[in-house]
Amino acid sequence: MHAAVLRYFDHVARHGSIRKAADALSVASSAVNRQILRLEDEMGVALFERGRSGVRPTAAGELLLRHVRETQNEYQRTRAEIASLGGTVSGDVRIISLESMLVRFLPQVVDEVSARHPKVTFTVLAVHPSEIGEALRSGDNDFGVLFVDARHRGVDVIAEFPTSVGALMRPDHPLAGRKSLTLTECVGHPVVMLQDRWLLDAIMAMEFSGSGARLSPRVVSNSIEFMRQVIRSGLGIGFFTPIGFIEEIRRGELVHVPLAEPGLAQSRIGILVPRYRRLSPPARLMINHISERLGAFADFLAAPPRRPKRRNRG
Amino acid sequence: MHAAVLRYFDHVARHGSIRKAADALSVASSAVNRQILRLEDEMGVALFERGRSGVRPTAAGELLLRHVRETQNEYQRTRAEIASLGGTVSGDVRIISLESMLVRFLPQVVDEVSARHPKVTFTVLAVHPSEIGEALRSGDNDFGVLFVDARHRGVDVIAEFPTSVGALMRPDHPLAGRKSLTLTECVGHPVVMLQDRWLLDAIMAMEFSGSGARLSPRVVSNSIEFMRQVIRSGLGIGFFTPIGFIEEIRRGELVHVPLAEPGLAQSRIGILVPRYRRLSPPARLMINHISERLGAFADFLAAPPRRPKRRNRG
DNA sequence: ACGGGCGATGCCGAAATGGCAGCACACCGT
DNA sequence: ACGGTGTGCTGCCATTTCGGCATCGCCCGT
Repeated sequence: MHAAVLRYFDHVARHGSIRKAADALSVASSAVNRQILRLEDEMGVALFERGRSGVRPTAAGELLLRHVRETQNEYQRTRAEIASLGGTVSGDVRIISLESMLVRFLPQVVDEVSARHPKVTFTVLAVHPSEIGEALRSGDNDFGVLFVDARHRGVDVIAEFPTSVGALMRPDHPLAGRKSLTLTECVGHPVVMLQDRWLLDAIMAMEFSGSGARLSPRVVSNSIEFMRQVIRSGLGIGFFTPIGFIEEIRRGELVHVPLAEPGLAQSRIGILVPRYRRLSPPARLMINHISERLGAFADFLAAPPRRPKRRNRG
Repeated sequence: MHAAVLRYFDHVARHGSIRKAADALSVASSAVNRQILRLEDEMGVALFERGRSGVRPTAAGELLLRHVRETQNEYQRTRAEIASLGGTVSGDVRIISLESMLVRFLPQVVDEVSARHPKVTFTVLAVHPSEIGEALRSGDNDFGVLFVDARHRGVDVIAEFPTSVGALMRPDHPLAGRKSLTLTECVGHPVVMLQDRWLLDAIMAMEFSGSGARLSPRVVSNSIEFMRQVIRSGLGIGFFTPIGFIEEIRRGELVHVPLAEPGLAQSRIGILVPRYRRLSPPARLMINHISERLGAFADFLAAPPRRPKRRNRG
């Protein structure tokens, strides 16, 4: 329905190069080039600055780009809305997520929703914390399952669940018997750390500003799965929300000791949506389901059992 | 930039007929028809119900229609934004207004803004009160200069000015010497009325519910200009804001006696914008100017002088 | 100096678009 | 009963637009 030039323009801006964009679009670069030139002629201003290594949007280009992307997003949402008129929800849901949610919790939710609504497709991306704001505000994603942080602007929290960041370790670790820990108490014990530490940076700076002591990470990685194996093999303590390690904790393979620092003990995971954005039917569906499942985990999120318990299953 | 089918689709929905739309678009009806058919094929659902006297959007058509119109509006706004990058503001401002503002106040403001910003064009429409909500929310208009009314939903008031609805009459009218009036006191005197009475209906129902007395309009019209002449010739009392009769009141040709009814004495004129709508540069410009000029009239709006005064002009 | 990247352009075939005339159907007034 | 008029729809054809290929001129790194 929408003119091809919208897609062309978007791709050119993304790739910073007409030829790259044409390649990604599987059309001749000359075709893309001419569409851009025609568009600039129509607008009466240059939309790109031609550099030696490609193109870069001008101020006018940025403005038009925002309109083009908003149009494409709204079109997808409208298509999903129309397709869902028949009763069966369909369309794509785009979610950005904490990696810890992504490796254990979300796959299950996606599986359940997917089974009941086979025409819904899912795009679930782990995002670097520094990109959360942009990822949400760009409109490319429907919502995020993230730590609630007052620093986020232009974002609405439509559901939130308390959780606690804690020290994750083997049951035979010296600190495994504690009911809570401060970061200072972890000094001296080897720790493993995510490369993007998110909350920890600020807290650690505060905690150790006087003593000069520091946690010395023995292992640093950006992969939660790698950390999981490292912690299970006893290489050190990791700092995580329990949500990504539900099974290990339940089976008693790992122990989660909440941190006493207020900013960490009272962490909240929330569903965040760009403000003023209309949600597509599949996005609403998915949000409902996630809220429901997170609600069922509420006790576990806030204070996971220290010893595995048998639970009745329905 | 945008595909022609957007305009076709919009026109067909507006005219309720493919041939009428094609006529308005100055293209062959077959072309429009094929575009609509192709669009329905692309969407996979019927967008119009074919009746014997034309077409009517289906539920899916309504959804797509909203997207199409929003896209067109946003495109215009974006173009205005880009055109204004060069320093000179340009683009179209679409304003809906009380008729009383439209006949005296707004022409002057438009004249001033137009003189300073020759590339700005203006669309100023008087709207029937019953259509205000729809006219604002449709996104077809940038803002409204209207009575502030809590009944409006999805509308933000970004500036407001107190005014008072009052009885407008010749200086030689028996009631012209009063400092304020109730509607009941007007019973027995001939009155003239706008056909769309807006605020008056509710107030009158309340005022006269006990007594059974009624104002008997001698003249009813939907034209303020007609009312102006009728009142000046002494045919009766009219009920208006002073804003449309500034000159007559200043020259002493008419007298404005505020009504004592709280709902009318405390009326407010405001600049109303659809919530969450981004304003185009010319719209922002126009709003600033209107606010400034209305602010200068603030004393006059709330309590116009009973006798003409000489004022210093800058 | 040269090769490889970039955007822009001329040429040509393919695809899309629009105009014209005509079809089938339903309504309305005579 | 019957044209007249309105509707949406459909072949047929001219025109316009679009895309692919090859090429040019440019700049940069090697």
